[in-house]
Amino acid sequence: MVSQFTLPNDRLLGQAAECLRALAHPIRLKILFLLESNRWTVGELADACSIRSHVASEHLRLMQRCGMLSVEKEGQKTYYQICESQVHAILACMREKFSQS
Amino acid sequence: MVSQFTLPNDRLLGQAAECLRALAHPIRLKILFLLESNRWTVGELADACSIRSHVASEHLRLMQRCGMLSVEKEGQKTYYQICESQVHAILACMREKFSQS
DNA sequence: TATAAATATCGAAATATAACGATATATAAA
DNA sequence: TTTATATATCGTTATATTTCGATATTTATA
Repeated sequence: MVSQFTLPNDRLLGQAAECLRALAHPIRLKILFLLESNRWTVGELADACSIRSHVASEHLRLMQRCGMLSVEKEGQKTYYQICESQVHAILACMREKFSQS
Repeated sequence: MVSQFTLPNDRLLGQAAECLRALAHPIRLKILFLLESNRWTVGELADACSIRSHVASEHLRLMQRCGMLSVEKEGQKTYYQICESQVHAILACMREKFSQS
């Protein structure tokens, strides 16, 4: 059994930081909160966030590259959804931290 | 009771993103993993991370401003420690995500 | 009081990230 | 096959973050 307090090595620290950077943006966070319960298309997310769809597409691609989102293409539409339990956990954390403020 | 899936407003999304940015850096993550079990001084953290102490000091100040670290001054030494349960939760999340890779 | 040690702050330079318009691709419908 | 719709990509510009050396501040010790 590995101690609870083992220090991750530098490579893992870099990867972890990259994942957190992918979350650390107001629009990307909003997208993730929208995806919390359902898959959405790029255009639906863009509308909900009041941004143009190519901007949404770039944010989604960034998060997908980190492995937190998966894609399903259906005709012209592309559906994105959260595919990592840790993302849900972090969203719950943020909700908890900011629920009283 | 508020739905699990209420969308945080833009101000809260901005604050949440700011907090996550404060975590999203390899050195700051390393500092937090070191602080996971104990308080450390600026100099101890700088040594452990192989950075100069004024750089450590800036990273610590950034995290303190977000409310995740608290400070105790004792003589010349300044001890930092984690003062938010959500930080521990996110560190646990990162450990879980990267424990198999 | 002079000097050293620990930490903090500042402004400038280097680097990374975000946003934007233009354009490309892929699918569907006329 | 032309046109429209949805999404993705590219290169540039704008903005934010990080790092660095220099310097300031605070506390302890000679």
